[in-house]
Amino acid sequence: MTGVSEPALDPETRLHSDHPEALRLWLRIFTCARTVERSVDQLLKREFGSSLARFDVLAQLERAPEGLRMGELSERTLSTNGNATWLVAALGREGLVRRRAAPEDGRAVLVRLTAAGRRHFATMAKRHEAHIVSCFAGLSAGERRTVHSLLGTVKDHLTARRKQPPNDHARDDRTTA
Amino acid sequence: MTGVSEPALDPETRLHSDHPEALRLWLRIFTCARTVERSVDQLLKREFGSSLARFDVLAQLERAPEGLRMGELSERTLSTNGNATWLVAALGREGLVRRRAAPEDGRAVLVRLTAAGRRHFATMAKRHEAHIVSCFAGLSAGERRTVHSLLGTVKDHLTARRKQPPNDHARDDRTTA
DNA sequence: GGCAATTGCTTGAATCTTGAACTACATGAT
DNA sequence: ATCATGTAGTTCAAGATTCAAGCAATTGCC
Repeated sequence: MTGVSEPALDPETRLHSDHPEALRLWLRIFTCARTVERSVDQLLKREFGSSLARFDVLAQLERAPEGLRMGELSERTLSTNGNATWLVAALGREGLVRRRAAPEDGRAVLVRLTAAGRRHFATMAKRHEAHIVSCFAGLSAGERRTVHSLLGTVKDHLTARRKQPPNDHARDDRTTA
Repeated sequence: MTGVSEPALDPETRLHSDHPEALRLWLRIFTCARTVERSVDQLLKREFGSSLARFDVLAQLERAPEGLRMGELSERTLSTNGNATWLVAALGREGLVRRRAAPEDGRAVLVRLTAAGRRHFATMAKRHEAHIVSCFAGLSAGERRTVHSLLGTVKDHLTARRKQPPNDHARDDRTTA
């Protein structure tokens, strides 16, 4: 007997549908993100001989006029230390970025945009923005805010999770171990 | 007291915030996607000596018991032809996947999971699912459905866009050209 | 049939990314 | 002061990814 409740609220159904739902959501986020990423990357390559990774570094530096340490930079670009070194070296060779020792810590390095870097970024950013706008033109402004806000919750959850990785699925998934 | 209307609804603000809004949304999607991607990739590397890219290939093949052509495969994994060749070669060396000529087209190659591949995938998939569930545990089931559905719209828009790339920003951005 | 254009895939070079080992500086306890 | 420990970045090798060029089978057209 299932009673008067709606199918979706049936406890058994919930247990079964709860998990695949998260999977489906992830798959969709993944698809959208990768599609846009690739189109942006191709755009930046085609029109500026650059790339999404480079653009991302420049964007982070643009927002930090005082410069960023390498560690901060790699954290904000969500990449590794080694990769940040590599990218900054490349951008440095192209004159878009300058490195100097941090005043208060001999180990640290401060990276800043050069004037040329700022100019180059501004050009790319304009094109980039137009592209992004067209990618998300399928949603209304309100819908965009909704997704933005809900993914904000996800982001916070992920950030909290990283600080203290709660063993992933420790409590109710012993059958896997 | 500013009255009943919210600041965000002011017309001038709207005009200005319309574009940056898409940018902010993109930035957030990008952040969430990359964070989850990296954590999944590390998980699969750490526990199975595999990677997200390999997992993705196996997942697509699992869904296609008849096998997939290389082209189909690279399309579904959102990667390039060359990369698909590379990945399938690696998975083939590990015995998880088998290649054979397509019956009706001598140029095409059909890729399928081997029994070992299916087993290996099942193990990883279990772990993977638990991980994903925990990543998105910050949202309620309803919220997950909302995001899933809205991003469905985005996905459709992107798919339509690809078929006939509408020049991106042709109408109102001549100043850039 | 035969030949040009197309299609499906592979190859190779260049680029990018990662993870782990390493250097150099900083800090704190003794 | 000295040493153990920790922290900021770099380096290097291996892996992954892209793009363009190439090859072989197929299709369409005459």
